[in-house]
Amino acid sequence: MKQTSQKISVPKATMKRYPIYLKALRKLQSNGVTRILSKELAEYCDIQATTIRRDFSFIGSLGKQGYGYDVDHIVNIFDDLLGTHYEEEIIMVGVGNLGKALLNYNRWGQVVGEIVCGFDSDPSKVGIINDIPIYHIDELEEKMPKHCRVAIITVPENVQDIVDRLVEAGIKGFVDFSHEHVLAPKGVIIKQVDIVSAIQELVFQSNNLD
Amino acid sequence: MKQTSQKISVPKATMKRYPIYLKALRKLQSNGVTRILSKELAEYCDIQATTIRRDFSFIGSLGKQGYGYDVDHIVNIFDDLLGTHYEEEIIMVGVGNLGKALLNYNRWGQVVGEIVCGFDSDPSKVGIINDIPIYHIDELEEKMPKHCRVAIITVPENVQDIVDRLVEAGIKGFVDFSHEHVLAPKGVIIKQVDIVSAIQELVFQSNNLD
DNA sequence: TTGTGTGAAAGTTTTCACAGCA
DNA sequence: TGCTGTGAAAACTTTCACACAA
Repeated sequence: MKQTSQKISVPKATMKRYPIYLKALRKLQSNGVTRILSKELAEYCDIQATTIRRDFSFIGSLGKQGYGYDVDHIVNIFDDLLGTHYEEEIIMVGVGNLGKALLNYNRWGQVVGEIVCGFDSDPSKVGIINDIPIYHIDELEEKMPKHCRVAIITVPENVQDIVDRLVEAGIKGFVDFSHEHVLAPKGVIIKQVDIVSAIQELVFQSNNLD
Repeated sequence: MKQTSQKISVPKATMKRYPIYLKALRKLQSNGVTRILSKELAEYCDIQATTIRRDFSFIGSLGKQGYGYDVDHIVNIFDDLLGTHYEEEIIMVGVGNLGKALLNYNRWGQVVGEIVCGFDSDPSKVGIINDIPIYHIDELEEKMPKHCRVAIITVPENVQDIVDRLVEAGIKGFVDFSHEHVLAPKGVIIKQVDIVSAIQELVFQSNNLD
């Protein structure tokens, strides 16, 4: 694992915003913006300027007083921080419609790393999709690169079994797209990207709005 | 819009946990569990018992002292609260692999409502998928049911244009699967379900762990 | 007796206010 | 002068500790 900077301590709430900043800054960069004030970025991201300044300050003194922030410079710093420069090798379990959709997303390289192979329990899925080899799930331990740390799970059911097996095989972080209830041991992180919960939250929020 | 209970004030942090509780409780229910203690649910969800009790207390006194919580009863209450009983009618914009994957997810009715129609800019997508009519995006204003409040966006680009147009048409809440930077006017909620950001957070977290 | 519901304490996050650098 | 970086205050969230209902 490449490790460019020493570990820094960042509040959880801040950590959730870093990807938002990187996303916004990349967009600005591609629009030719080379310099930005915390106030401008605040309006652009809908996050308070002072929150942005404090979030940035955990990494170091990135800005110039009376001037603002250099866009290229901080995009680079966030790229480092958020893994774009780590060339993370990711495996995918489940190659149905959702899995295929993610495999087709051909901008992985620019954002975080690449999907190196996929697994599915359906033998008819085995083969090559989008230049990425797909193996049968029975070959998981055998075909999975040994240093892989991150797995994307797109199967709808029995997610816990798959997580247990992958943890055993050395995976440390999961992105799970199911609406299942899953637990992982200490030191293993599961990010649930759960559309059903998102809609529930949405409906609840709008029903309880002013 | 059906509105069974009067509005209650719930902290944001709590609101994020309600879908987790409902998910867990449904699972327990389907396993035949009829009664549960905050302590047991705590272990099951990996959330402190006292946090759970306070979260529940915003809704009312759901439990019985010295006894615990009746699973059926609180599943019902959360169902009400989180929209399952609202029969939300949802539209989908973008019917590629990702859109199809979501349309195939045949458990919407149990969890939040149903997808009533889809739209795509590719004329070859127009037709019927999974019993759900798909129209050309040009027909959006015409074909979209007037009372729709929630839209799912699965297109990868130009999301801002689509959001603007849908807000104009009356949509109040979005679930957006893109990795784009998007803003919405006050009173409109956008939930970003963003796998790229999820992986970035994951990588950053594991690189900065212990 | 047992476990909920809740005041009060502790911890975290956001916001204010301004010193100090370019 | 104008904006960042940051102490200190305010707001929010979690956790503790225990009164009290069943």
